[in-house]
Amino acid sequence: MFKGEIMLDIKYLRENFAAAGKALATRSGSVDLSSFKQLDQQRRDLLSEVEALKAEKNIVSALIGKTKDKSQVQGEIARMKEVSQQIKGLDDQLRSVEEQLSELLMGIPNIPHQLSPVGLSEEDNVEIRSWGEKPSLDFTAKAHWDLGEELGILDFERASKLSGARFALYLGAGARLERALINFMLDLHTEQHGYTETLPPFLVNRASMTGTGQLPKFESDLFHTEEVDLFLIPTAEVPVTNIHRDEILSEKELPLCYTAYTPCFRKEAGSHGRDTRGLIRQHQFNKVELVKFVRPEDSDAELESLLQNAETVLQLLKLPYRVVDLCTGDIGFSAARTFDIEVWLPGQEAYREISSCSNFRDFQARRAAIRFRRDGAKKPELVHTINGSGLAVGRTFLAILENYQQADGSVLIPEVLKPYMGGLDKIEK
RNA sequence: GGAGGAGUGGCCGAGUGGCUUAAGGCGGCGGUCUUGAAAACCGUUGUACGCAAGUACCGUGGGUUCAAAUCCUACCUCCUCCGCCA
Repeated sequence: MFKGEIMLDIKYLRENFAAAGKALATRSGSVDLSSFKQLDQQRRDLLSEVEALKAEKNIVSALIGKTKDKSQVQGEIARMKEVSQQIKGLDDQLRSVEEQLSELLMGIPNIPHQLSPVGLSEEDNVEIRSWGEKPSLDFTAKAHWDLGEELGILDFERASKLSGARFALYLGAGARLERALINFMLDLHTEQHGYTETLPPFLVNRASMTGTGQLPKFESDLFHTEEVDLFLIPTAEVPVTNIHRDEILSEKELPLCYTAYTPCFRKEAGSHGRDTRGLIRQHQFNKVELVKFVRPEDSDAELESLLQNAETVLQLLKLPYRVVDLCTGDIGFSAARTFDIEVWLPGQEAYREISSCSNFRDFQARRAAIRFRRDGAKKPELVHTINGSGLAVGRTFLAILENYQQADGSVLIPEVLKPYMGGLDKIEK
C-alpha cells in the first residue's frame, strides 16, 4: 500500500536481488539488504490475510445492512466485531512491517548507470574532455580571497561577525558581479536553451526533501527550522523537482525544462578544515540550477544536452574547464550517472568543481511519484529526472577573479558580462 | 494572532451512517449518423498492490461502529472578516 507514495521498487528488488546487490556494491558505503527478503515476505503474507478478512467483513456487513430485523443477525454482528479486532491487529502489524521496509528501501542509493566507470573514489573518475587555455600569467597568481579583499568587493571578516565562519559579504562591484552572473545565466538558459524560469520557495517540507533523496539519510547536512518543520534548500533541485511530485504528466509536454536561481544552504558537516578560506565552501551560496523531466529513453541524451548547456556558460565567460565522468564510488546517493564540470583556478593551480550534472533515471521519480502517460497508453510510467548546476554562481565569481586578474591586482570583466555591469570593464581599487 | 466557512474523481458538483462497486454535468476517448464536420444519440473514461478473486484510496493521521465520504478528534491547506506587517 504505502498510501499516497508510489510503491518503491520492491518488485524490481525482489526479482533482481542479486544483481542489484552487486551493482550497489560498486558504490561507496555499504548497503545492507539482508532483511529485505524476510520483510517482503511478511508483508505479502499479512496483506493477503488481512484482505481476505476485509472481504468477508464487507460482505457480511452488507447483509446486516439489508436485514431490517437486527435480532436475526446478532450472531453476525458479534462475529464481525471480532473480525474487526483481528483486522485492526493485522493492520498494525502490517504498518510496522511496511515502516521497516520503507526505511530500508529509502536508505538504498540509486543503482549506478551501466556506463558509469567502476571505481572506488575520486581517483578513478575519468576526464572526458577539456576546454580553453589556462591563462599564462607573468606574475604569481593570487587567490581570490586576497584579490577580493584588496579590491574591497569581498569582506570575510565582517561576514563572520554577522553570521560566523563560511559566510561571505559581497560589496560594491562584487555584489554587482554576483548579480550580473545570475542574470546572465538565467537569460542564457531561458532565451537560448529553452528552459522555463522559476523562482521557488527556499524552505521546503519533509516530503519534498524525501522525494529528491536528501531525507531520510542526510538530515545532518541540512539546516532545519525549529518552530515549523521545514528545511532550507541545499539546492534548487529540491523545490524544482518536487514541482511535479504526485503528478501524472502527459507525454507531449515532455521534456519539461526548468531553470531557477536560488541561494543554497548547507551545513558542510564533516568538512571541517577543508576550504576554510574564500568562497569555495560556504554555508550559503548562490546557484542557477537546470532541471529536466524526460521520457526514460531520452534521459542519456538529455543529460548530455544539459551538460552542454552548463558548459556553454563557461565557454561564453572564457573560463577553462574540464569535464569528468564520475566513477561508481564517487556518485551521489540519488544519481545513476554524474558528470562534473571543473573550472581551472590559477590561484590554487587546480581544477575545482563548478557544476555537477546528473541523471537520476527513475530514482527521484519513484520517491516523488512523478509519472507520465504515453499517448494512448493506459498505465502511467515513471519519468526520468535530470539536473545540473548551470552554474554555481559563487564559484563562477571566484573563477573570474582568479582567471581575469591582472598584475596590478585589478580584475577584467568578461566581455559577455559588461552589459550586465553597466558597461564596467574592470574592477580596480 | 482572533472569529467564521470550506476541502469529493482531469474539472464542476450531489451526497450527513448501510441498494454509493461516489449521482449528475463538463472535458477526454471510441462508435452510430454524415460526402466531411457540427449537433444528436450510444458506449467508455482514476490510482496502487495482487496471477486472480479481491483490497485500499472522498485533504492527512487517529478514533467510534457489525458498517464511515457521512459521526468524533488532532493536524494541514484554502476562502471571508478583524488585528498586525514588507
